[in-house]
This record gives sequence, structure tokens and C-alpha cells, in this order.
Amino acid sequence: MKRKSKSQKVYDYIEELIISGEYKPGERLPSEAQLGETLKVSRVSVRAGIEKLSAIGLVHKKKGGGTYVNKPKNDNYLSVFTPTLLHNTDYLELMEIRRALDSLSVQLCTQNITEAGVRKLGKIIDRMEHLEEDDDFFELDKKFHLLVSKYSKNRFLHNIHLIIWDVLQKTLRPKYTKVTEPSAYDRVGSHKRIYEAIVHKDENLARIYTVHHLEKVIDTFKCEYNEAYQEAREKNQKKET
Amino acid sequence: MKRKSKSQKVYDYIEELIISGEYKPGERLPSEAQLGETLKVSRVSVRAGIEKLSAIGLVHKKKGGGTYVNKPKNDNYLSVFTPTLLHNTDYLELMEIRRALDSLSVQLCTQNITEAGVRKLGKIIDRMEHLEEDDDFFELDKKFHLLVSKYSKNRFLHNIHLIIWDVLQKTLRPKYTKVTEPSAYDRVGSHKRIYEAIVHKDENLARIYTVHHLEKVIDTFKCEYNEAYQEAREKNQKKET
DNA sequence: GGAAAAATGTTGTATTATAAGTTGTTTGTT
DNA sequence: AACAAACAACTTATAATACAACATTTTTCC
Repeated sequence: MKRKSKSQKVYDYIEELIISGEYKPGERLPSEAQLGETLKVSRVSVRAGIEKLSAIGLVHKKKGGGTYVNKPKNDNYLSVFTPTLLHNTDYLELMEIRRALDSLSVQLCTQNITEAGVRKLGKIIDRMEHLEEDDDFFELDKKFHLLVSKYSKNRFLHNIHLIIWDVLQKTLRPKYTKVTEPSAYDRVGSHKRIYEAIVHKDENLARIYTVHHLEKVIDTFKCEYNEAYQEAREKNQKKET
Repeated sequence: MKRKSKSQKVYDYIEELIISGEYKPGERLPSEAQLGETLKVSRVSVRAGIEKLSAIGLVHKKKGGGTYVNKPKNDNYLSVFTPTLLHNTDYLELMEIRRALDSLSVQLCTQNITEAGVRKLGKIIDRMEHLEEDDDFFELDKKFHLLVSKYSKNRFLHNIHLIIWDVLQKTLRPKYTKVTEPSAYDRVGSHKRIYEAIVHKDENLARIYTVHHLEKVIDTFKCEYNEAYQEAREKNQKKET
């Protein structure tokens, strides 16, 4: 099953090191030749991989200079949601956007959802209520909101949600349970309230519950935020030049 | 000033032909060798250019098969806003998203804007009011809303707006004046009302005016929409297989 | 006619070579 | 010592060629 191409191997390798913070914004990557040696692939494959990274705005190349990790401020706009940039404040910004977009998508969803769609949502709620380990809740949370956005029948909206959740999965997953643990009960109830509003075709109520739900998540995160922020500062101070 | 790289040349060339509809979704591109011959560049450069197109999800490659233009349904999610897909209904969907995002950004903008920012917005309003030719209104419209989103101090939000306006510029610019012509007076007034609400730090009013503004644009477009839809249908019928 | 096999076309990777830009060092002059 | 020019080393950009891996089309054979 190792059907991964060489260029993809390079791509994944570098992406991983950027996301993990091994390569920091502004820093220069090893030369193509070096990377090729490290990964045991030819320079052609290295270039192909880096080309992709540069296309989505994770890095940029300077002829004769080298390849550099992009800083957040660069608005090569395809990097709207490059995973690297998601720390603390960034996460809050993202949730603000979700508050706006989710309330729209739940509204449209209530208008357009089919009976089959309602059944699918119901199943997710059901699984949320009968959950043993906490590990799976992220998946269910994701599925629920993506299903809602799907039945909004707005393709762009759905795609944006796909991106957002992909980013959340990559960056937040590890600390997710921690973040939402205090409201372990509410998180199921929040979703159930939204679901029932959709069932009753009450788009206004669904929207209100969605906003409430997200504001609760934001609040919960803000409590953790101070901790995380402190940790980050300490870490940075250690590595200060 | 011909600082365009070979790979960029390839990228632009293919992108243009895809956007213009020369290469249609599902269609196979000429082989790398052929493209190289056409553009007088080596296969390496062709591959680099296509690599980028593939990274942002405009095309996909099949080893041994060829390179194909992606269909809209493919949710290789970086192609959220690939210009090609913007026709009629898509435009309405996009405006729905704007209604949600612009009301958020104008709200945040009102909270966070600086005095210098207010002055910049004022200048744009001023130029809107003293406009001779219609040609420039799109630029002013764009600048106004991007400035608002910039002062929302939410980087993701701003980036999404950058994408949206880039798409609008590429796809809608030609027929823009036509679409908004009926409301030639209102379009200045709409923006001015928003601006003044921002000046008076009334975020709620600013939000309401923004929603009104966008709903007006949507309505105006819906009138044109029927015409455009008819044209599209006729065109499709001609090319029916 | 249908299936197997061969031929052809296409992308993926490797190798080698050269051009062109960047950076740091050395050298030479004052 | 200070400064500038020249140089060397490194890096990305492009090119040309070759072959591998996979896909499609054509031919061959039964």
C-alpha cells in the first residue's frame, strides 16, 4: 500500500517539519540537494514536492538564495489556512469566522435538508449520546458540522468548512479533549438542540443555538488560552537568540 | 521587466485556457512534451507549472494517463474558489457567504479601526461620490470592502475576502457595470451609510447596512440572472452530444 | 469476434550539465 | 584599517536525455 510518490514523500516530510515547528517562519530549508540526499530521492522529486508547498503558500523560493518558510503575514492567499499559523489567538479568529459561517450554513441546511439527511444527523447525535471513550467525539463533532454545511447546498460554504475542519484536525486534535472537557455534558446537549431545531424546520432557533454553541466553545478555549499562552512564551524565551 | 519564470509562464498559460473554457472540466491537457514544444520551454518547466496547478486543485495528474482539468465536484479543497466554476448560481452562493462574512468583518472593523483607517475609508467614499466613468467603481468597491475586512483585525477573514474579490475580479469584472447599473445611485449611498455607521462606532447599524447592501446586490443580480441563465442554456444545447 | 500481446503514448524519477542569482570571503588599493 | 572590487562557493532555474511505471490503443493470433 505504499503508493506514495516520491514528490509526495518530500511534501509530507517538509510539511510535517514546518507544522511541528522544526522549521520556523523565515527560516531557510536545507538545499534541494541535501533534502534529496536525506530522503534518498533525486533532486527532481525534491523540486516537485517543494513546488507544491510553494503553490499553497507554505514556502517561497529565491533563485540563488534558497527556500524559505513563509511568515503568516504573507498574503499569498492560498495559504489562508496553512496549519502552521494556528496558535492561540489564531484559533480564536478562526472560531469567530465559524460563528458567522456556521450560523449561515445551519440556516440554509434547515431550509434544504432532505429526510435522509435528517436521519444521518440523528445517527450522529445518537452516537454522541452513547459514547464510551472521549477519543471519538472530535470525529462526531466534525461529521455533524460538515453534514450541516453539506446540506446547506452551498458548495463554497461546504468547501470552506472542509478546510476549516481539516485545519482543526491537524492542529487542535491533540489538545481537543482537554479544551472541551469541562463542558463534557453540554457539548452533546448543544448539538442535540441544534439538531432538533433543524428537525422542526426552525431555522432561526437553529441559528441561535449554533451561535450559542460556538460561543461556549470559544469561552472554554479562552480559559485554556492563558495557560497555553504562558507555555508558548516560556518556550520562546528558551530559544531566544 | 520580463521577470516571469518559465514555470510561471506555463502556469499562466494553462490557467488562462482553463478559465476561458478552452480546456473544459474532465478534459485532458496536451502532454507535457507537447506543451513544452508549444511554449518553447523544457519539460522540466512544464512539469513545475503543472505541479502548481495540481497543488491548488485546478488539475490532477494520472501517471501514464495524462493531466486532466478537475471537475467542480472534486473537493480537493484548495480549489474552493477556482474561478472556472463561477457561473450564475455559483455567484449567488458566493454572495450568500459574503453576506455572512461582511457583516462579521464590518462589525469587527467598527470595533478595531484606527483613525487613519477611518480617513482611508473616507477618501474612498469621496472618490465614489465624484466618479466620472463607471469603469473605476469596481476598484473602489473592492478597496472599500477589503479595507473594512483588513481593519477587522482577523487575518483569516481578510484572506478569505482577498480570495473572494480576486475571484470576483477575474470572473465578474466584465459584466460588473451591467449588473449594478440600475442602482447607480444607491451603490454610493449604500457604502456611505456603512461608512458613517463605522465612524459613529455603531457596529450594529454598520452590520445592518452591510446586509442590506449585499441583499440589494443579490437582488440586482437575480434580475440579470434569468437572462444569463437563458443564454447559458442555449449555449449548452448547441454543444449537446 | 474476442482475447492476448505488442506498440505507442504519457507521467514519474534519475542523472548530468549549465545558466543565473545570492552570499560570504578574499584580495588589492588607498 | 577601511573600503571596494573581484572571486569563490552555494543555491535555485532550466535543459537534455534516459529509463521506469502505468495507461491506452492497435495489432496479432486463435
